[in-house]
This record gives sequence, structure tokens and C-alpha cells, in this order.
Amino acid sequence: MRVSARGDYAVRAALALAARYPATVSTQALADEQRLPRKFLEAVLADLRRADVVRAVRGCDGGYQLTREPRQVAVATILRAVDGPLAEVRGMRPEQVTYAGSAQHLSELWVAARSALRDVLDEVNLAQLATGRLPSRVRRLAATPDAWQPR
Amino acid sequence: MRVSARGDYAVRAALALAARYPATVSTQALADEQRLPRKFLEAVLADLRRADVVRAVRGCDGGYQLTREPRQVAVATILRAVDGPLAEVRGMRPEQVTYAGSAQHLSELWVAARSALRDVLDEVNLAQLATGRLPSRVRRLAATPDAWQPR
DNA sequence: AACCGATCCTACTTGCTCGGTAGGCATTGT
DNA sequence: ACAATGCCTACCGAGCAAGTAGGATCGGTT
Repeated sequence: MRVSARGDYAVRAALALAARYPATVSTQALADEQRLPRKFLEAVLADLRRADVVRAVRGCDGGYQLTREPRQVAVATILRAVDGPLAEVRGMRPEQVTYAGSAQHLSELWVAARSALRDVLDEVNLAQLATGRLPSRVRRLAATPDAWQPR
Repeated sequence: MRVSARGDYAVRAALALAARYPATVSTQALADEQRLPRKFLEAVLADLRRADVVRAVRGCDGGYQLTREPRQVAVATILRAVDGPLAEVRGMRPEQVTYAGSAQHLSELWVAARSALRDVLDEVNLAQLATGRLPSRVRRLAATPDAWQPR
């Protein structure tokens, strides 16, 4: 799983919007709060707008606001909007790659891995993430003995 | 999760080696069986050798062989050898990124997602994958209703 | 000693993506 | 009119991904 700067910034901006929901917040304010490069963040927010995650308000006192309640927005939705599909194999969807011979069952593994990812990222929403009250299954994953150890 | 061509090829080559374990197989034979570009595969196998997943035999009738039994080799080991860590956020390990303000709990989510990935990729080995007898938890993940549907 | 099939090493190419910057136009409340 | 904001296009430098090319080296066979 590779979360790009775009993905990271997008989630952080969305969290900042969730914290002030349903207020409208300017790019500058979001950039300041999360210490993000303003111009780059602009491009990221444009992605979120095209994905209908946020709505833009132009003109003086403009900015962005979530199009729906924080708890209605899954983190996966945000990541997909800016980084594309959660899982890809050689640039293709896991279910689209096919294998021959001894690799026959490989796509089943890719699909399972994607499914595991979805079970985390599609199930956590902005409200939970903002308050830190993650679903118990997710909390358990992060609490396993060496979950915080690199491998 | 982004599996590159390197990662895909590496797992397929390893599976082909597992199928013939403990025989020595040439790059050419591996490339033929899985239809991979030979020269590129050479570079991938070099990675696996440096990670001590395979051993190279030089000279006539040379090739590669697994350094241990197929069931002792996790898929994650192969992916890490050629693609680096399973999960990265902005080029860093999930446990290394820190956040302020409304994004405070974000690293917990990244760690949970990585943990979920590990629970699949670190638990499946070449023997299971070659025979298709995946662990029941993994099989269940791939069998959930819309696991094979794109989102 | 010669040969042949194999790995190994270095270099190169081509195209794409990533992260970010710059400038200016369009919109809107005051 | 003005100022603050979003919107759009273009650009840049660095790095990476996916190969390709050519040859050096090794080692068993003849």
C-alpha cells in the first residue's frame, strides 16, 4: 500500500474540514492548520471536488466544505479520489489479471489482499478518525503486538 | 497496495521454482513458463538472490533454486525483496509519520491497514499458493460477496 | 584447451509520475 | 472598485518503472 503525498494531504485536509463541519474553510486556512504547501493542496482539493467529496465556494470568504456529514465519508473514498484504486497489480485491477501454470491461484491472493484493505479503509470514516474512536476491529489491528514494528 | 511488474514477476518466478523444488531452473525456462521478458526477469531474480530467497548456480546447467522449502517462504518476503516495504506513507514507514491537530489519529489508521495487509501476505506461503490451498481466513476474504467487484 | 550455456554487471533508453511552483483569469461579498 | 478566494494551464526537476543491450565471468562437458 503506497499512500502518496496527495493521498496523505487529501485525508488531512478532509479531516480539517470534518472538524469544522459544516463550515467553509479556505485553502490557506487548511494549509496553515496541517502545514501543507498551499498551491499543491489546491490541486488536491480539486480532485476531491471532482469526486464530489467537497464543494467549493468561490469568491470572497470562499473555500471548501464537505458535501456530506463526516461519518458519511469513508477514508477509502478520499484515497480513491486522489490516488486511484486501492489495489493495483501491474497497473490493472486485481480481478483482471490472469495467470497460467503454477501461478493460477495468484489473483485470488491479490483479491484477498485488496479485500483486507477495504475492510479497514472503507469502514473508517472521517468522524471516527477525527475523534479517534475507530471501529474495534481496526483498533485491534493497530494494537497487535508488533503492528508498530517495521519489517 | 501497488504491486509492480517486478513484484508480480518475482512471485510468479518463485512459484515456478516452488513447483520444481528443489530443482535448479534457468532464467530462460522460468521466462518461458510464465511468459516474462528474460532480461528483466534476470534483474528481478538478482533481487531475490540478494534477499537470500533464491540461490544462483552459475555455469552450464545453472539457474536458480529456492534457498528453503516453499512453505517457508511468505509472499510478503518476496514482495519486500523487490518492491520495498508493504506499506508506505509519503515514502516513510507508517509508524514514522506524525500528525498534528485533527489528524492526530491518522497514523493509527495507516498502521492498522498495514497490519491487515500483513495478515494476508505474511501468512500465505509459496506452497499454499502453488496448490491453491490458502488459509481459511484468506479464502474467506476472497470469497466475500463483492470481493471481485471493482470499486 | 576449447566450447557452450548459464549467471552477473554496467550502462542506457523511453516514457511516465510525483511533488511542487508560477502566473493569471474568474467569481463574489463588501 | 477592491480584495480575497477558487480555477486553469503550463511548467519544472528529479526520480522511477520497465525494459533493452552488450559483454564479462563462471563452470561443466567434450
